[in-house]
Formats: sequence, structure tokens, C-alpha cells
Amino acid sequence: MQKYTGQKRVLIAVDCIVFGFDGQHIKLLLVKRSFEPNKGKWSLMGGFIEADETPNDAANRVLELRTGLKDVYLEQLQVFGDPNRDPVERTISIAYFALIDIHRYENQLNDDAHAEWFLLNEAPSLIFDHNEMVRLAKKQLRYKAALHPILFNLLPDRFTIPQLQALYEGIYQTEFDDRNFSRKVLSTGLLIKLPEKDKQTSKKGAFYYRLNKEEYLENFESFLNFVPNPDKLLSDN
Amino acid sequence: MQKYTGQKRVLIAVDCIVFGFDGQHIKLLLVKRSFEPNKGKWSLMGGFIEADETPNDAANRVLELRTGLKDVYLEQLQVFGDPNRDPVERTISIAYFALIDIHRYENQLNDDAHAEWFLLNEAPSLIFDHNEMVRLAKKQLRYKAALHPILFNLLPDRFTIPQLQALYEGIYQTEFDDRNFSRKVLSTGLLIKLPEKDKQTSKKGAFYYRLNKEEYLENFESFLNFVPNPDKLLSDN
DNA sequence: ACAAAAGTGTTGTTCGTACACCCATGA
DNA sequence: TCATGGGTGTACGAACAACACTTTTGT
Repeated sequence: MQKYTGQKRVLIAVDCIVFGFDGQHIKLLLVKRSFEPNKGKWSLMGGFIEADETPNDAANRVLELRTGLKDVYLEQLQVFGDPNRDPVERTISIAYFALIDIHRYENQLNDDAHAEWFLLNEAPSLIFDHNEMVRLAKKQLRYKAALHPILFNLLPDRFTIPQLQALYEGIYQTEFDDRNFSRKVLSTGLLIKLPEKDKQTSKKGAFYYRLNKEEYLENFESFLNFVPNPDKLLSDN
Repeated sequence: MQKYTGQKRVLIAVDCIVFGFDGQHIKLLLVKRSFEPNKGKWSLMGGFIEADETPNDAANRVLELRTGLKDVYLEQLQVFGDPNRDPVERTISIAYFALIDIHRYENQLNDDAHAEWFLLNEAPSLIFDHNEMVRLAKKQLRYKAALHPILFNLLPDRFTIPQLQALYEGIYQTEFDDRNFSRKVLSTGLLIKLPEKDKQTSKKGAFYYRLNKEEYLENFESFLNFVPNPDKLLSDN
């Protein structure tokens, strides 16, 4: 099966940067590494690619294995291929970032996966180049969310506009004008108003909405502008 | 040196989608494959990654080897990892797209590299999944050029605004209003006016400009808007 | 003088922001 | 009835597209 001669073959891994949102803060899902080197240290969830898998298949498999979740929003981020990134043996890693509804995850029997949510800003130091992967994923998340409606993947099926706004504000570490935000969001036609209200956070209550899946898919690549002055908000950290 | 047990190791390649602009049309640089399988067929320029290289190093090396050019604009596109993409042996390819000043290349002694420029729309069918790579690269080029000033990398050091406009029109297969285009471009502060004029294409002559490198680097990540209605122009083909 | 392309000026419209104000409801 | 957050209306300003018009120069 090895027919190109004189070339070195290497291991391929996938690593997933998994983001969640608890209603207040952006979180990052990490696991305790179960084998050497660095056994017991925190890392991204990852795994080696199998013989008959595409990289995307592998990322989905790893994610399902660890969280029980299928059909998660998953996007290829970048390849990390420094020859010395893994001290054991050269391993090239394809990094993915994933957006999941944290509530769906909590209901899964995640048992002994040793996975844990961390506040994005309070995550521990990770093995290898995983810190760099997280940094890049944060950047890409901000970039992409400024242009495309990906953040809905972090919310439950029903959500209110103030919840959506809190999410955007968490991502960009800023506050937006409530009144303009709701009008902007509604004007896209991406939301369908539901009859019920959420009265948890206010006396008046805020209507629930759900995503218009057709519009979402159709307009996914269009540019939108929920985020004012995105230029100034795309910095690191 | 193989210490993770029970995992399969595979070949890693890089493939470069190289774009150029001849003043009229967008072109694609292809090479005749020099070894089996598919020897003699057209393909992207690529090569296997070496033991001590990062993927970026490998892409730069391949590009220099084939074109003689260093310091080329190069961006990681996506990993192509279908298990059967290469019929000989599993090979995972990291695709890069490159933008080069076609005139710099023509002056190089490209000798027996068997490389040739094709009009983007008249390129021959390529081996493996290279057609798919080109399709994706075109899409990414349009996407990114709508937001960031990458197309300057396709032009010589000195260029006129009508030339720049022709480039944008070539990329998006549309025509823009000349008057609005030049004002928009100049308002970014990215260009420095030179004293000479190009009188090739008109009696009045158009001033040459060069890129303000500092501004370019500083504002590279900012969004710009040379392209009206980008939403409608990002389709395939 | 004329043609032809480069580039400036002007105008109406659209879009975004800021902010005053009204609405619904639990306490 | 008051406090609180949800949501609408309005008004100003910046940005943009459309297009009339001037400028330059080779023939």
C-alpha cells in the first residue's frame, strides 16, 4: 500500500475547539488527556484520523464520542503542522471549531469523558499548541460571526432577542444598543416569532423566537451586519 | 520514532492554486505532472511535505522550486483528505492559494518546469480532486477580495486605477462605475500617487500609483468595500 | 477640432446610529 | 402605581450609487 517511495508518512489528528454559551458567558469544552504524554493535563478533544475516514468524518466522530452530539456546527479552521508540535512523534493536526447548544450537551450522559466547561477567559493552559488553536478559533469566531449568522448554533431552539444580544455582546465584549439590535435582527427575516414569552428576566417578558431554517441556509453566505463597527472589535483577547 | 501505537501514518502533500493577472484576464498556473500516476496530465503544483518542514514551508518551497519566486502571497485554503483521492496511496493534501504578479514570473527562467498559464475559464481538467480545489480557491478569492485588499498582490509595483478596476471586474465578472471606483479606492489611503502617467490605453493618460505598504499591512484585516453588492457576486463560476 | 478615456462634482436615497418615548407586567 | 426591562418611532448624519460634466492629450 506504500507506493510513493522515499517519502515519510506521518500521523494525522483532528482537534476540536468546542464553544458553548450558558446565557451569560462563552465557554470552552476541554478534556483531561487520557494517555501519555501529558496524561491528566487539559487539552482540546481530539483523536487520530482512521484509515477510511475523511478529516471531517474524524472530527464528527471525535465530537460524538465525547459529547454524544451529532450534526453539530463544525468548521475546518487550520492545519497545525510544526514538526515538533508533538514531542512523541510528528503529528499533523487539523483544527476544527464547533458551536454547540450547551443545554443539549448537559442532557447527554457524558459520564466519564472527563470533559468540562470553562469560561473562555479562565481556561487553563493546554498541551502542545492547543492554546494557539484556541486563540485562532476565537479570532475566527469573531470574524465569521460579524458576517454570517453562525451564533444561532450556540442557542437552544427557542430563544429571545435579549438572549441573542447577550451572546453577541459576550463574543465581542461590548454592549450594543438594545433597540437597534432587535430591529436589525428582525429585519433579516431570519427569525420566526413564537406566541410564548420568557418572563425569567423581566416583568414584561420577551417573546421567544426560533430560527427560520430555510432562510438561514439560503442566506448563510450573504453578509449581514448585526455587529456595528466590526473593524474595531476583531482584535485579539 | 513511531511511538503512538496502532495508528496508521499517511503521506502529506501541499498543492498550490496559483493565480495571475495579465491585465485582461485572470489566469491559473498549471504544471504537467512528471511522475505516475497520470504522468503528463495537467495538475496543480504540489509536493510532499518534508520531515523538517511545516506545511507553510512546504508550500513556499514548492512555489519557489517551480516559479523561482519567493515571498509570494500564500494562504492556507483547506485540507482535502478523502481516503481515496489519490489512487496510489492515501495522501492528505493541504491546499494553498497563491497570488503572484505574472510579470515577475515571466522574467524568471522557468525553463523545463513545464508550467503554463491558462485562462481561468479555459483551464483543462485536472487530476484527482484538483478541479474541486480550484473551484474552492476561486470562491475564496472572491470572498476575501470583497473584504480585504489582497488583489494588489496580482499587480506590478506600479499600476493605474483603471488597471486595478479591470482586475476587480475580472474577478467578479461585472463592470463597476469607473468614477465611483476610483474615488472609493483613493479614499482608503492605500495608494500613493506617482508623478508618471501610463499613456498606453488613453490619450489623457492615467497616473501610476503604488501601494502604501504600511497602510496595507496595518489595515489588512479591516473590512473595505471596493466591491458594490458583494452578496450578489459571490456565486460560483 | 474631435474623440476617448480619466477623473471630479452633485444629488437623491439608503442605511445606521442615537435617543426619546411607549408598552406590558409583577410586585 | 411604580419600577423594570422589552420594544417602536423619529431624526440626524454618513456612505453610496447614479450620472452630468470637465479635463487632458494624441490624432
